[in-house]
Amino acid sequence: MLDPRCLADRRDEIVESCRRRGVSADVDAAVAAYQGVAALQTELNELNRRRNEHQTRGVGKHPPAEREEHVAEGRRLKDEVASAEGRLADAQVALSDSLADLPNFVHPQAPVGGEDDFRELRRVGTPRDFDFAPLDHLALGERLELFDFEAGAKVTGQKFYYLKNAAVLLELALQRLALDIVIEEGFTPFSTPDLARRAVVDSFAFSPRGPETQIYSVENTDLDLIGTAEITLGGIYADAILEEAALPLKLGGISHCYRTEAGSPGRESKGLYRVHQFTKVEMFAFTRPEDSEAMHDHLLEVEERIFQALEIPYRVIDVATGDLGAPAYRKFDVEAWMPGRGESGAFGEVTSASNCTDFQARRLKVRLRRTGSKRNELVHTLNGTALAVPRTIIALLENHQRADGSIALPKALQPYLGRESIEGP
RNA sequence: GGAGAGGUGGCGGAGUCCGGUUGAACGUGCCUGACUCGAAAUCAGGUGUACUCGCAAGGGUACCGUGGGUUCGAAUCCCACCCUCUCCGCCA
Repeated sequence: MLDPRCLADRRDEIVESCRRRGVSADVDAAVAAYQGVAALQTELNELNRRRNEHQTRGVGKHPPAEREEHVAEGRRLKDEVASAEGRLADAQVALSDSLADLPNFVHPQAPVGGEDDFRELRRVGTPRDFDFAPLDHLALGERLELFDFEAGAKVTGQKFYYLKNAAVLLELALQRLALDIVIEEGFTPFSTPDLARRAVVDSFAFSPRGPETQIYSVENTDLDLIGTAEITLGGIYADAILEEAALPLKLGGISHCYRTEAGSPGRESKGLYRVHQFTKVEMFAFTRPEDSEAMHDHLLEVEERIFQALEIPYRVIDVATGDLGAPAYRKFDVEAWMPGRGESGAFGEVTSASNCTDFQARRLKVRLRRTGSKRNELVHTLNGTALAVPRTIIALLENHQRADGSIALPKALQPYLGRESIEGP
């Protein structure tokens, strides 16, 4: 969330960032709500001060008559305090509702517009020129008996799947490859829980565009299945005060991700492209405010390094303001070339790196203690996908397929699989 | 899952039975100053977080696992929940 104290000062800036995002939010209502809270807080403080004053004189060593007087006054103030507390609580709810509608600021260089208005930063690798008609991952998977969507649907539901045969090993190999690179880049590896307390999930899942929940909840518990290890990694340091020397803090997490993905699978999201459960290696970083942009670039570099190792052509885009999540100040996506996507191949999102500045940190209460400074400040948080298994499998199969339907494995992956290609079951 | 014990400031650890001037004894760590050529030891002072008022200096309020309740007043009493430890059971 935004700093309620900066609302009035930065009002025009906030209005502008909402405009660029295409979000309608009542900034002035938030300003007013904050002022209401501050006024009530002051009022309550004063009442408490008076109450405390009477209390210290209503104690044993004072003469009984005087004592009675102060106790009586305290009794009277009790109602006033209760009333002020009630009004303050209401005002705080109003403020927090108002704040929930306000997304983060946007980076001045982020392209303004909707989903299609991204800026392409670069292309790496060249899509192959096939001398045969390339298949999509579903057809390849069928030939090689890699997936079972029917069993997934039967046992669990639509958009669930089984991996089979070489795909099982491939899933492990991809995770390990990504993990090894992430560790080499200085991230501390974690294997995280796949569930988290609702309260923790809520401190990440800010959706200013309505309660379109993406999250599965577990009945009769206060647990949700996580949509990303961002939650379980970032949550580790909730409420923490980090020493300046401890930053940047780089975490790498491996977890399953669960997303309800309401709506039926269309042509753009067939097969493994959009599924309810998948395995992902995630990166998360806490930095000093002045370091977050460099860290953002770093996360992107690691993501690119992984796709280069996999010899998959991709492009990097600077996501348009209208397509940023509420917490993101700026977001870079890596889109891999998928020969089986669309009519004759298309780019498909495989990773995403976001700089959330202090937006998440404020709710998570992750602060930074500067050496020598007495005032703590908020850290910046960033997250990036190292590797999401299903979409990577799509790109891998489709790009490295051979005329006979087998798959040539990139060199970097071969040691993890102990073979040079996937020939069949 | 069952039985028991417990969650207090950076750490250790009082206080909780018998509610009151306790943001919290004591110890330790840390910072500053004095002494010293320097260090140790010693002495003096300082040392949590958040909110709020204030240009500032500074003032005020809240916080003893979390959330409710009783009371003029709660770290202390009551209820619920979370977590940790020990023992038993169960399980990969």
